[in-house]
Amino acid sequence: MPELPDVETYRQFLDATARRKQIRRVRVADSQVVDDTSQRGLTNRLKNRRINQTRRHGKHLLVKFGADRWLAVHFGMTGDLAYYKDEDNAPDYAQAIFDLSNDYHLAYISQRKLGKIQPIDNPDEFIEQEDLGPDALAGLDGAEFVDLLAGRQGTIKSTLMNQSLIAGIGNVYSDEILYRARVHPATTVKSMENRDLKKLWRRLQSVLTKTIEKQAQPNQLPASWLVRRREEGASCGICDGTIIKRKFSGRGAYLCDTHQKRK
DNA sequence: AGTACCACCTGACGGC
DNA sequence: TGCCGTCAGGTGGTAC
Repeated sequence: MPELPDVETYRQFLDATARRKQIRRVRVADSQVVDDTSQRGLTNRLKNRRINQTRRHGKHLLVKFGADRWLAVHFGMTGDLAYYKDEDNAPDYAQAIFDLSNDYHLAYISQRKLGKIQPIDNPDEFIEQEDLGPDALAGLDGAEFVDLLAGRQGTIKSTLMNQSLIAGIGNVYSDEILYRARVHPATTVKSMENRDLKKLWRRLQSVLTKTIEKQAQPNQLPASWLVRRREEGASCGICDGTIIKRKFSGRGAYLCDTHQKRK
């Protein structure tokens, strides 16, 4: 799940629930999801500090505790957050639990343990160290996007998913953007005209923005969207074509066999 | 610079 | 019912 719109939704959820609350202690169920420190290290670092601020860059959630302590949270393929009071309501796969001063708990969920939490000193330095490109939604404008892609070698789908180029787009939303822009995923970037890239940019913005508006719930998005019909053999929501599945750079891609022709 | 493939984990699903 | 292969919305390493 967790691509940019999902992580933005988690950020808003965290702001609406645990923000301003004080940390009492942190419990870590599986140390594998915590980098560079331990349960005790996290508790020492965060105890009695308030969750003061949240940021998002691409698929990373950055959380500020007290005046200057930050955690970088990444969700991998199966991450989520939960906020609850009663231990009976603790979610499955809660790998780290932040006990709060109001007797509630904020859980970091990671079923497949492919995500991680790590303490960082400074968000901007972290983004730099991780070699993340500008945030796909807030980090650049259309002209900068066109410049960024100019001269690129690869295919458009893998380019959109390249986090060091632009941060936040994953497999599902790259498919959605290309489907709505009528571009075949294996189209080479260099074969695209500037106006094609500008159009793609507008689609990219509208897909991400509308998905966030619906709190990244696919069933709330228009029925014509690919995310509502990611299934081989489904009817296309845009033309009279059929949805097919292909593999590009190792990832399963869904596309319409009719309005996304390879050029 | 790009791409393909594997690994990291766990669970769901289809076929037999 | 149970076993097995395959696949899943992310990322990092390695080899080409």
